[in-house]
Amino acid sequence: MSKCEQCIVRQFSSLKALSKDELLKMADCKTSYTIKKGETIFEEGEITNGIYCIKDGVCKMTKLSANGKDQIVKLVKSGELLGQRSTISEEPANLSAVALEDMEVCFIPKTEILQFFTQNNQFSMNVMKTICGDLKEADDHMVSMAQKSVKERLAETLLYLEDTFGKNDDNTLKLQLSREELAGMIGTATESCIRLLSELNKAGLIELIGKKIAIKDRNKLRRMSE
Amino acid sequence: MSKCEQCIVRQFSSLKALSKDELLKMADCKTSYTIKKGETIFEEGEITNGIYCIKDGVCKMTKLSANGKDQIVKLVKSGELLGQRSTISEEPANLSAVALEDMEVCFIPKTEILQFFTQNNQFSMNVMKTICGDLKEADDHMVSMAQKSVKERLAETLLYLEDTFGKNDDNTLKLQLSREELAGMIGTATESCIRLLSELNKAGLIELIGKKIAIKDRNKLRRMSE
DNA sequence: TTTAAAGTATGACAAATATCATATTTTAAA
DNA sequence: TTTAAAATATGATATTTGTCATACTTTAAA
Repeated sequence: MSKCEQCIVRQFSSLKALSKDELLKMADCKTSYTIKKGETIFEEGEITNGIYCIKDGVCKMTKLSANGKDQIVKLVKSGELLGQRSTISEEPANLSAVALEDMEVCFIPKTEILQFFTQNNQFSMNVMKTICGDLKEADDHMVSMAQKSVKERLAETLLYLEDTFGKNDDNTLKLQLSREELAGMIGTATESCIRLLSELNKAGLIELIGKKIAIKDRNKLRRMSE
Repeated sequence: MSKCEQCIVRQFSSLKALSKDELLKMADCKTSYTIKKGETIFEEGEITNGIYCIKDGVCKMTKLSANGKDQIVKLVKSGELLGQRSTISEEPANLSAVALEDMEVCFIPKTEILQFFTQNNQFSMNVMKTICGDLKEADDHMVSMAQKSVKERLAETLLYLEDTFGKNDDNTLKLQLSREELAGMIGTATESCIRLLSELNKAGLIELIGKKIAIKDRNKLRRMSE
C-alpha cells in the first residue's frame, strides 16, 4: 500500500492541510484503483460513501438531461477530489464521473473524511473554499449557457481546453474529446458542433488534424468567445 | 438593537447551530438594514466583508453578461444567508443582490463569521451543506439552460415560483416579477418571454391577469417543463 | 389631471440552431 | 485483411429564438 504522505497530488488539493498522523491514518484506510478510459467511477444517483483523490488522468462529470443527451458539467483532473459534494451533503451523487483517459484514483471512506472535518479546521476551510470556487464556476457557467451563442461557447471551451490541459508538440489539444463530447460540453447538437469547427477551420482560427484540434489564433478566438 | 436569540428566521439557516453565547456576540456586532424594493444590497465585484441574514423579503442575484443583459442566477428569500461564498473565498462578490420587495436584513461582519467557523463545528458543517446544496442547484440549473428549450424553461420557472413563493387568493403568483425579470431568469429575450406567456395563456395553462400570472394547469405545465 | 416614460403585447423578419438524410472516413471486431 | 460499426462531415430543411418596429396599457412624475 502506497503512502499518502509521499503522494505529490495531495499537495494540490484540500488534503494538503492534513497532518502526518492524519495522512498515515488515511493511507491505512484508502483503496487505490486503476480505471480504464471510458469506465465509470460512479453514476448519477449512486451513493458514494467517500471521496476519490485523482492521482492521474482526467474524467468528465456528466448529467443525463430529459431529452436523453449527456451534458458534461465539468472536467476534473489529477490533484483534484471527486465526490466531495455528495459526501458532505450525505446525498446520492448528482453527476456521473467517467474516465476520459486511463486513471489512477484513491478512494477515502466517508467516515474518515468526516473525522478530519471535526479534527482539522484548516482542512474544513480548504474544502469549503474549494466548493465555493466550484459554486462560482457553476454560476458563471450557467450564465454562459443562458446568454452566449453556441459559437461563443465553442470558442470559450477550446481556449479552456488548451489552458487547462495543454497542447501536444503539433499544437493539438492534449485532451482529446470526441465531437459528441465537445458538443456535450457546450450544450449543442453534435452536428452543430462539427459545423462550427469546420467554419473556424476555414476561417483559420483553428486547424483540424484528423480528429485532433489545434488552436491557430488565440486572440481572435478570445474575441469571438465574448 | 434587537436580539438574534429571538429572531425566528435564524432557525431556517446555518445560524441555528450557534450557541446562546455566540448569538449574544452576534447581536452585539450585527447591523440591521431596511432595503427598499429595487435597491442594491451589493454589487458584482464589490468586496462584501460579511454576510447578510435575510429577515424579510426576497432578492434576486444577478450577473451582467457580456451582451449587456442581466441574468438572474437565483432568488434568495427570508431565512437564507447572502454573501456566504465571497466571505468564505475572501473574494469580491460574483453576483449582485437586488431587492425584489422591501427587505429587512442583518449584516454580520466577516471576522465574526470566521470565528464561528473555528469555534463551532456544527455551524461549519451547516454552512458547508448549504453551499453544497447551492452547488447541486447551480449544476442542475446549468444543465437546464444547456439542454432545455425556452418554453420548457419558462414552464419550469413558473412552477418554481409558485412552489417557492406561493400564490395569492386569486391564484396569481405572490412574487411578482416583471416580464423582463422573468426573461432574465429563463435566459431569453423579453419579447420571447412575453410571446410564450401569451401562448400558454391561449392554451389555458396559465391566466394573465394584468401583469400578474396565475397557473391554471399544473400537470400540463409540468409535462411541458420536461 | 395631464403627460411622459416604462412596461406589455404583437407582427414581420432575420439569424441561430436542430433535425434528418447521406456521404466519407476512421476504428475496431471478425 | 476484410468488414461492420462508429465517428466525422456536409447539405437540405424545419424549428426556435432574437431583433426591430410599432401599438397599446399601465405607472409615475409634473
